[in-house]
This record gives sequence, C-alpha cells and structure tokens, in this order.
Amino acid sequence: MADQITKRSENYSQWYNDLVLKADLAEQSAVRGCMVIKPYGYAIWEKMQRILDDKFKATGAQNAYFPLFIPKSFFSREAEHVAGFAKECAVVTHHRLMNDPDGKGVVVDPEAKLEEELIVRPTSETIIWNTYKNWITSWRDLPIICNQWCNVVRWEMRTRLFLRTAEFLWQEGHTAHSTAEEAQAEAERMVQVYADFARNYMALPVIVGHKSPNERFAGALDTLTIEAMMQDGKALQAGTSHFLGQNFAKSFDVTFTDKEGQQQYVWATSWGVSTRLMGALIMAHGDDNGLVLPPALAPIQVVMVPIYRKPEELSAIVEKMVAIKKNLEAPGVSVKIDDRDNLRPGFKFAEWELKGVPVRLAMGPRDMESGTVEVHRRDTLEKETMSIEGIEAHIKSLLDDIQKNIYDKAFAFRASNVEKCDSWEEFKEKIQTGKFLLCHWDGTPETEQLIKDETKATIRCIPVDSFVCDDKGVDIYSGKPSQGRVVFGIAY
RNA sequence: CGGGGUGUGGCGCAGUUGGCUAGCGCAUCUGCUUUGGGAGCAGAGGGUCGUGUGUUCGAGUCACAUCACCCCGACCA
Repeated sequence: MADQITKRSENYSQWYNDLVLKADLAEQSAVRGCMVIKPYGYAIWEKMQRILDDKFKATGAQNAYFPLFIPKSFFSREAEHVAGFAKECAVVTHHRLMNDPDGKGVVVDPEAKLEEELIVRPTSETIIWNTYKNWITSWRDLPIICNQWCNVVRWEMRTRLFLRTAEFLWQEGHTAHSTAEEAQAEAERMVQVYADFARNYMALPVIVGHKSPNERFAGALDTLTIEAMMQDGKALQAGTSHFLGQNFAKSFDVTFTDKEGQQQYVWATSWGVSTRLMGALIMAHGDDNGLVLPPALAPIQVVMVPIYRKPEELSAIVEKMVAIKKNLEAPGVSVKIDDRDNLRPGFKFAEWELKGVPVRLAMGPRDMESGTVEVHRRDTLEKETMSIEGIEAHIKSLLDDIQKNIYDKAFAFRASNVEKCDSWEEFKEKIQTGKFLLCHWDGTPETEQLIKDETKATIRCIPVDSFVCDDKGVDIYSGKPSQGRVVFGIAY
C-alpha cells in the first residue's frame, strides 16, 4: 500500500509538502534551499509559461535574455534597491579551483580572485538598465517592452518548495517609456494580465491592488499586486507589477531626446511572476486526495484506465480507448491511456487523483458488453456510467464545467473568509483564524508597522477592483481619519 | 544568530539500564494466484548505524567534538 498524504485539517504545512512530493511535482535538492522540479511539475510550469508568454506578446512584449551575473558596482547604484536585496545575495568571488595542496579534493584557487565580485541576479533591473542606456537615445527608441524567462537567486533563510526557494524560475518584464502616464498604464495593464491568468487559467480568485509603501518593491514608486487566499486563509502574493518612475533611469543615466529636443530621463516598469504560482495552484485547490488541477493547466486532462483479467480483454479495451483518445485529441484535449500492466486499477485511480488529473475514464469487461464508460471527475470525486456514444462532447463540456467549478469553489471559500472589521479587539482575534479583513487605515507606514509587530498581519493591498470600499472612517489601530478600507491578512 | 529536535538498507522507523548474527514496514527482484478503489502468498537481494576521537573485554547504545538536515523565532522584493 502506498503512503497516504497528511490530511489538511491535521497539519496544513505537512499536507502541502506531502502533496508536492507525492504528486511528483518537485523535491528538495542536495543544495540547501534549492528545488528539483520533476517532469510532472515542470509540465505544469511549461503550460503556464506558454499561456503567459502568448499574453505578453499580445501586449507587444518581446523576449530577450540578460546575464546571470551582475557586477557589484551596477547593483549598488540604486540605494533603495540594494537595501532591499543586499541581505540575500549570492556572490561570486573567484573563477578557478585547484587541487588541494594537502590532497583533499579541490579548493578555491586564491590566485583566481575576481577584481570585481559578481552578484548572482536576485532580479535584473540593474543589469538591464545598464544595457538600456545603450539602446535608448531618442523618443523613437521608446517604448521598450522586453521580457526574460530565467532563474534568479535569493538566499532566503527559510525556504519552502515552490513558495520560497533559494533559486526560482520566473519571468521578468522590463519596460522603458517616454512618459510617466504611459509607464503607469503599462504597470496597470500587466497586473490585469496576471489577474486574468490567475482567474481564468489557474481558477484562482485574486484581489488586484496597490501595495502599501512598506510592502513595495525596493526602488519602486508604486507596486501593483495580485493577492490570493490559500485554504488556510493566509495570503499569497502571486504576481507584481511595478511603476519604477525614473529611479533606475537616473541611477544608470538613461536619457532620451524628446520631440521638443529636450533631454529627459526614461520612465520604467517591471513585472514578474514566478514558480510560486505553482505553490498557489497546489494550495488553493488541493484536497485530502491530492492535487486538483484546473483543466486549463493540467498536462493530462483525461486519463483512461482499463480494467481487465486477460490480455485479450486488455487489447480490446485499449483499442476502444485509442479511438476515443483520437476524437478527444482532435479538439485539443490531452489524454493518457494508462495501460501499465503491473499495477491494479485501484492503485492507478488513487495515483491519478493524487496527480490531479481532472477526468478519469475507466472501462472494463462490463462496459465492453454494454457500450458504456465510467466517468469520474477529480474536483467533486463523483462518478457516473455513461454511454460511449457521444462521450467526447460530454467530456469537452465536463472539462469546462470542472474549470468553472474549481474557480467557484475557491471564490466561495474566499468570500466566506473576507469581512469588514472596525474593532481592534476583533481584528486581533479574527486575523489569526485565517481571514482577510477589510479595515480602515490612516495611510501611514508607522501604523502598518505597529499592526504587523503586534499581529504579524500586513496590508496585502489597497484594492482597485474587487473589495473596494471607499466609505470614510477611522484607522482601526490609530483612530486617525481614513480615506477607505484596505485588505489585511497574514502572508506566506 | 537564539530555542528545540533528528541522523540506522531507496523511503519511513524500532533498537530498553552498553552484550550475542542490527531488526520491522513500504519499495525492489523472482514465482504463482489476482485485477470494477491503493492485491495475496512464498522466496531473494540490499546496512561504513552522519563523521571523528575517546571510555570499555565489548559501542547503534556512553562522553566529547564535528557535520548535515528539520521545526519554532529573527529575515522574506
């Protein structure tokens, strides 16, 4: 008997970890804090990448690639930026190894010290802006909308698979504009692209909003975010889009000549989502049987399991399955026939549930006689036996139904865990039970910090689409006047 | 960096106040029977007990040192 995964209610973290390992998504690598993404997990990531990449290109972005290493001097030009990342940087100091003179393996060759240390990129603003300097001279060179898919390294003290790893995969878009308005519009457009992706592909309801100054990206004037709620009620920042103003242009001296012949600094944005989205997907939808994948992102959307005693039965069933598979693949449904001979059906059922495959079809001798198939859906675990006749159309609409149902379920869960709160005593109690609280805030970093110190809760965002309440009131903590409510939560 | 914990076949663990040939479950391999919700029986293979030093007739077990990992904090655009 294979191991079961820990129940969510017993230990949420353990459940999450079990699920990642046993659904074969990823594992801890030999390098501390780093992760091996296994083929099944990577297939999901690839699917996310493809969809996002198409969306970026539709807004005019082009892909490019910039170096992994950033000279230390570049990195230190923007003061706020360096302060935000300095404590978690990996630094390359040497370029050669040599045999240990004492015969114990290899050591760093002290002769091979680099004149200037290289920082392994924690994000690429600095090296990209150093490059953009050479690309931009005229208003005709703008805008530049470049994206790169790459890895970055942040030397976190404590890591968790997908949610916070020392090295992670992401995309980072870096744009350059001639006006502040255009750059702001770009930042807003991209956060909406992320929100659309989260909602319609990941089946993840998210709140779009501005970060408070405390939570802003280091070096940004404004950070837009999509915030999701996990099943333990904690918040997960799933994507960000930053309006960087002219900070990086000034640090790297990037100017252009405008239509009037004036030298101006360029306006910038950057935006990114990472493999953390995988963590969001797992935590938002998974259940006690394992992963639940929205059909739009499932590498395998339909799995077929034959049930048989004799080889002749198997070949007859598989023949039938191949025919259905063909009909499903024509309109783009991905199908796998699990004809592994060494495993029993019950084992396969459990395994594909663990991996989150949305639909399972089982066919055995009984079905062969009656011309039926057993259809099982992962999201509700319901199964029904239906005629093979017209099954393809049914499965197509079932996949849409599952996609919608997963979203609705997550939406309903969040809805039942978001509430307005106007009492500090209530706040302290409720915030610990895993809720988003819509509260008045006086707009000062000081108050936010005091609230964080006392409760660990932070302002997840100042919402711009859902949950906007601009009723006037007084700050829940300080009692000072407030212009509207913000979303408080405890974050991953 | 502070507090706590764990290192024993691939994985998960037991191993008492030192003692006899280091054990169990899962996984693996072979054979037979099975196959509509994680199969059963029989047999087989697989171990520097994290590392080092010490105490002892004798160390997985005790002492000291050291390394690694995990959990709780601090940290986390």
